[in-house]
Amino acid sequence: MNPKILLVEDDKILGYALKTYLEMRHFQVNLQPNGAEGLSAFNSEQFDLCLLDVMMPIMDGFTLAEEIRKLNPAVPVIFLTARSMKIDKLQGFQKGADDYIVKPVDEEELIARIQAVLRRTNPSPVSISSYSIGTLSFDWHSRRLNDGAQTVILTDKEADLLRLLCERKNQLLDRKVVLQELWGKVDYFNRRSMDVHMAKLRKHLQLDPKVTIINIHGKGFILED
Amino acid sequence: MNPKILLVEDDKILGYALKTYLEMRHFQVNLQPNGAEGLSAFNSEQFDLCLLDVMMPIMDGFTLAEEIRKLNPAVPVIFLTARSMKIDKLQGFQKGADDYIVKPVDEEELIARIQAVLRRTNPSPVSISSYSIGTLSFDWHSRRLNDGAQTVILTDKEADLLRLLCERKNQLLDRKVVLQELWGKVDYFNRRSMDVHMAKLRKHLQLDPKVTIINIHGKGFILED
DNA sequence: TTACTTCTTAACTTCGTCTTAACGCTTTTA
DNA sequence: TAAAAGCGTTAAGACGAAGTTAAGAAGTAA
Repeated sequence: MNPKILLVEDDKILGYALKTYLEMRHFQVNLQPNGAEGLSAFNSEQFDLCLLDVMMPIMDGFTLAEEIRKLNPAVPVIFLTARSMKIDKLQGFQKGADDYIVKPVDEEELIARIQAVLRRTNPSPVSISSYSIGTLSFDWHSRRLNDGAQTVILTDKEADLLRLLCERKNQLLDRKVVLQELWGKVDYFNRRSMDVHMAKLRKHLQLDPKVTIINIHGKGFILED
Repeated sequence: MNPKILLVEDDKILGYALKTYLEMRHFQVNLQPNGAEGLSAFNSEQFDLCLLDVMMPIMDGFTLAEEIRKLNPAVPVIFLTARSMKIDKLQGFQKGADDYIVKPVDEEELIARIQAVLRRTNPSPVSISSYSIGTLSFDWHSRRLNDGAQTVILTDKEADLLRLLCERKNQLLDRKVVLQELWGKVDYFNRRSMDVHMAKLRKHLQLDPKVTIINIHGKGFILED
């Protein structure tokens, strides 16, 4: 499904132009003429991204962004600002903007920025499936763990587990997160099952002696390389 | 702990100026003069963010960014580009830039963009879990206390205790507050238990000789650095 | 069917953490 | 100054968490 964008822009001509352009580039766009209506639109639908003009009547972009953050801090926000607007620009970032675009809008740049923000926020479904761990490389799709010399083919669960670890390499991966993601439920048996898989993964990862999965007692695991 | 930035810039004057400015703003900066050395620096340390000049001898910024992504796709990249460079700019985004800055660099804007990118990539806006104590860094979430050289993994209670101390660094932390927060009850045994944990913490904190936990008789403790 | 793979369950072992106890030193109080 | 209370420290034990191996169970392919 194409990403859904909430566009709030009071300038009708620019607003319509942007909407048309974004739709041409396969985004779904909901255009609203001011902050108040933008907010109520945000209330009634799910969006993947908000594109907000800063200078607007009724409710300005920054205030709207604050309201949006209160409702759902996960949805990224990009501001549209006038070229001169330097101080406001900074305030905008302070209030949790993910990016901003200076008017007049360069359409290609806009697309690029939107895609960059979406890539970061939605670890996309097509997504990265190749990871490097020390000297090893791991491809989640083909479930191969590669040494340079030899290749080990992991099982489904092992691969899923390793992917989670890779996504938080050198950071704590919480046990509960794993159980919720891969088993859907946190109970004693799933926990034990996970430990078994972890043991198998450790064995596979011995291909590179520097790679280890360390345990944080009572919390989770860290994949270190 | 302050964010660690890998800065790769071949212009020595600009590079040094940026490094100085960023350090003034409490970032840790590793400055490298070209792509090759930038890559090897990236290999040997963990960074929170990379700031790469696009036009460089030996290895240009885009190529470097690609190599960096291969090693760790989670680390955000910001490019430094010349004003005119439009097509390259877009290529940069395609190759996974998180943002770019047009030269000549506006320092405040640079800081704002860095902070924006870091806020997005570092997942915990809710509760701060990273503290610095003297030369040490402590991450409550993963319970790691870091020296630069070595890392000690604390236990749950130790980590909780250290967090409380950090939150009131160089101020009195009342015994009763600790007991109420971490044990839920103030009695003789909990008090003794806390003292045991305190002793262990002191031992860990010997990593930096300047850091001490001093006792205020009958009142509580002060973490000094 | 048999052979094979993968995941779960079980059982046993090892390890880590927290509490409790003990002892000695320091500070406060009577 | 003596007694009491507060604190630093080490060690031992209990308990739960995690590592490990192997035996079922369930599914898949030949």
